[in-house]
Amino acid sequence: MRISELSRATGVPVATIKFYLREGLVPEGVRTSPNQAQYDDAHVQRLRLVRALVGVGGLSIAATREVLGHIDEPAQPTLDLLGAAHQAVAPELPDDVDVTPAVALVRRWGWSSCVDPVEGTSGDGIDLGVAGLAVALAALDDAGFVVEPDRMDTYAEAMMRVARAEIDDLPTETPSAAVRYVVLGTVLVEPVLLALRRLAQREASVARFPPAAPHV
Amino acid sequence: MRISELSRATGVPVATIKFYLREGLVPEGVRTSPNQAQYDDAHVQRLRLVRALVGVGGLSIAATREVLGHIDEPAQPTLDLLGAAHQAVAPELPDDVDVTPAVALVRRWGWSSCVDPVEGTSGDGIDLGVAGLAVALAALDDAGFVVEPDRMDTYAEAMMRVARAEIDDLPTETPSAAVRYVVLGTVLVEPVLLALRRLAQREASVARFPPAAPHV
DNA sequence: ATTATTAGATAGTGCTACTGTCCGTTGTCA
DNA sequence: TGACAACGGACAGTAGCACTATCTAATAAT
Repeated sequence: MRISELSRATGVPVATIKFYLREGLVPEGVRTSPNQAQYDDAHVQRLRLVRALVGVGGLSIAATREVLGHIDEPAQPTLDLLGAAHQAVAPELPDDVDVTPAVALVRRWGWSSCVDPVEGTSGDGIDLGVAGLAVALAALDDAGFVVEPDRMDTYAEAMMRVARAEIDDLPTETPSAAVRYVVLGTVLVEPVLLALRRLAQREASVARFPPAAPHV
Repeated sequence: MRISELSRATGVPVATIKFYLREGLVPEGVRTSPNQAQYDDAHVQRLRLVRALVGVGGLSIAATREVLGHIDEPAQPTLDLLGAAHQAVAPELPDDVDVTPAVALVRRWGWSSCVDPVEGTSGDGIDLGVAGLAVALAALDDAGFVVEPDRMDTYAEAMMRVARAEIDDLPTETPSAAVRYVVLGTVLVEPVLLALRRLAQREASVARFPPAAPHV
C-alpha cells in the first residue's frame, strides 16, 4: 500500500501522514527503494488510533506520542501503569493549589491509596490524581458554585462503580493487552462518560418536568 | 477599585483584563471620567468565573461568551435550558457520523427523550447529545477498543445516577439560579467527575491487586 | 510638578497542528 | 522509451487562538 492509498483508506491527508511519520506517531513503512515505502493494515489501524487520540481524545501530539510509547513498549505492566497513563493524559497542573479539601474528601471515602501512597507508585510529593481533583474543586469554588457534600458522595460512588467495573474487566493474560486497555480506556472512555451524562441529564430532566410543561 | 487593584485581587494581568473587557466577557466598570473607570466585587467574581471557565473548564473565549450570555440573560429558563448549555459546551462535531450504534444503546436504556425529541427542544435533525455519544463511540471503534455491552450499561447507570442527583437538586426558586446551576454544573463538574474516576481507578486497582504484589 | 496609572487602539507573540512547496528519484502506463 | 504522476524528505509557511506589548493622550497621586 502506498502513502496515497493509506491516505484514502483513512481519510487523513498525505501531508498529515508525513507529519505524523516525522513526529514518530506512525512507524515508517518498509522501504522498497530510497524513496519508496510500503504501508499495510497495521499502518491503517495506527493512523486511526492516532486520529482518535488527538481528535476525540483531545490529546496533544506530545501526549499522544507518550501514550503510544506506553502501548508500544509495555515495559512494567504491573508497576504503576495507571499512574503512567494518567500522567500522560492529565492536563498539566499549577503547583500552588490547596489540596486540603480534596484530601479531606478522599479521606472521607476511605480511598486510602490516594492519600497514603503505596510502594511502587509514582508518588513524587502530592498525588497527581488528588491534585487534579483539587484543581477542579478550586475552579468550582472560584466560580461560586457550591456542590453539597452528599452530592459529592454521589459523584464518588458513581465513579467508583465505573472504576470497579473497569478494573474488574482488566485483561491479565498479556501484559500488552493490559497496557492497551488501561491507556486507551483512560483516554477514550472519558468522552463517552461525558456524553452519557448529558443524555442522562436530558432524560432525568424530562422525567422530572414532564413535557406539556416544557422541560428544562 | 481600579484596574490594577482588580488585577491584584484576582491574579489576572491587567492586559488580560483589558482583553476580556474587549471580548465582552467582563462588563465595563463605571466611568468616572473619559479614561477612568471603577470596578467592584462583582468584577472580581466575574473574572474568577471567566478564569474557571477558560481554565479548568477548557472553554474557548467564544464558548465562554456564549455560556456567560445564558447566565446574564436567563431568558427562558424552562425552555430547553439544558440543550442550550450543552450546545455551548459541546465540542463541534463532524456531521458524517454513524449514529445507529448510539441510537441503539439509548433505545435499549429507554432514554426515549433523546431519540424521540420532545416539543420545545432544540431538535434540529439529530439530537446533539446522541451525536456526541456517536462520535465518542466511533473513536473507541477506530482505536480498536471494544467495550462490552454490559459495561456500557454500567456506564449508563452510573451517569444516570449522577444526572438524577443533579436534576433533583436543581433550584427552582429563581430562574436565574436554575440557569446558573445548569450551565456551570455542565461545564465545571466534568473535570471533577474525571478526576474522581482516576482516583477511583487507582483505589479499585489497589483493592484488586493488593500491594506487596505491586499494583497496576 | 512630577510621576504613575488609566482607557483605548493596534500590533505583535508564542504555541500548536498541520499544510504547501520544492527537489531529485522512482513507478507506471502508452 | 518517454511522458507524467507519485514518492520521500526537507523546510518554510499558515491559521487559529489566547493572550501580551506598545503607544497615546488624559487623569490621578504625591
